[in-house]
Amino acid sequence: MATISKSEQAYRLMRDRIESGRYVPGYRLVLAPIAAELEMSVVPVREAIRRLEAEGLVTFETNVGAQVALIKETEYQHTMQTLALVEGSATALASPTITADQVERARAINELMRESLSHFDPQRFTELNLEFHSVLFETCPNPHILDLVHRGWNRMKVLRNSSFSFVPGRAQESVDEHDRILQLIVDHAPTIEIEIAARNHRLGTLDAVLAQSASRQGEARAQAPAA
Amino acid sequence: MATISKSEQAYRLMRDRIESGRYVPGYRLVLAPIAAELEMSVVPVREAIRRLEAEGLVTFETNVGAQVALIKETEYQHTMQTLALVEGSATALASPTITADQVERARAINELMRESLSHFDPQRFTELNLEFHSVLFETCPNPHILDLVHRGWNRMKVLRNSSFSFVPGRAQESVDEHDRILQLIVDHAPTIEIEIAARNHRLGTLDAVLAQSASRQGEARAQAPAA
DNA sequence: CCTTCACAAATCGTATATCATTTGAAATAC
DNA sequence: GTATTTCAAATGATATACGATTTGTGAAGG
Repeated sequence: MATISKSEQAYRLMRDRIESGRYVPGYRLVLAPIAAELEMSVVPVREAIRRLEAEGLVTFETNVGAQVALIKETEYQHTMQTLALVEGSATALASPTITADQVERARAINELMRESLSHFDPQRFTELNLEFHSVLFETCPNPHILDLVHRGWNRMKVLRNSSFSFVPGRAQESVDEHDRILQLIVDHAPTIEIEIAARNHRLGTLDAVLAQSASRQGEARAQAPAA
Repeated sequence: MATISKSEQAYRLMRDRIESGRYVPGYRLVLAPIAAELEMSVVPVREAIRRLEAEGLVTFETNVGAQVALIKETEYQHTMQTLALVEGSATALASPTITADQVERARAINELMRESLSHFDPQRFTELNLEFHSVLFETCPNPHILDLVHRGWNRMKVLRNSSFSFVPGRAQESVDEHDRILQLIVDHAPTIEIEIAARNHRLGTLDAVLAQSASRQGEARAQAPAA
């Protein structure tokens, strides 16, 4: 009887709301109302908040409380940079284990992405993008690095809601780069080459976003780089 | 009046004991006795345990409890690999900001390490090693990556107690490699070169430990790679 | 009008108490 | 003798209660 503990329920609820943007950065997580809404005492809620804190989704101050982590202008950049690092490594470490089957799946996903370029849906494109890369990094034999990749992607979910604006021109490039990365894997290129290609792929997206953000400078100066 | 919360006290106590090896891997962290020892209720202890869980120091099972995380044979390898990745990147990202002063400090520390090679004290050598690298990566402008480096070093503290055996021959090499990394920084070499040098430096230590471990195979087969 | 102090409301921090679950051991059946 | 069931002890999970800290507000003083 796989009962979900209350602390777990509270954790999921708050995490979902943060990731969906319903709890915006700066929103104060007050124990009592949340506990009341979930019909539980404050104790499990408190525990859940500490978990969110450990993951960096919320900040916490003794005797004051928790709030959804604020996003500094540089947050998007740092997160993407970190994701580029760990995802590049994960992709490279996984590459020797990638089977023809997996390559085929990745190709299929990338074709869907290519097709979707005409009737463009950023949301859907991003989903497929994660799927594509997941095929390439999920078999990474180092669980620590793999975990860091997952955390990075989760953090991106939050940032996208508050700061990420899609750069249309980048999508086409992105799909093409996917093909190149796949080719390197098929060719059993040196792992360092695969790592750098996967890394630069993501850094390329970062650069595109930063460039777009720079060109928009002055217009509605929000706290996020590409608001 | 900077009061330390009880939850924080409990956290520090348990973390210190895990890192010092007093709580060995597999040790069960039972709430009541720990709370009694610290003269507090179980609530703060519980919270502290969840923090340790989030950091990977303890594992947790609902309705069963927590125990100090078990160390699989591959744990040392994966942790070092991850540390090589993030420390290499942090060192490279920090390198443009390194001043002549910092280079001088690093050189001084490395000289102490070189001197200590004669009357060899592994404990002291490891401390100096952290100091040396800290000078090189602490100014990394990406706080996420820097945080990962700190976590990696902390994790190493635990692993060293249970699994790390010093490889004497490696120390000399290590000190020499430090000089080479410093030279690359002084020369303003391409950051990718610095990154790879710093990464390979750590991977070199990993290889040395694994090699020693392999040569000892069969002798007291412990759960750790270099027990 | 500004500053400072005192007080009250909001909220967090922790203790105590109770309920729920797991686990192992004893008893029973086969 | 082994397998199954039952039950009790250990322990975790959560609720409730209360004390502690912070923070805002308004009054008093300058």
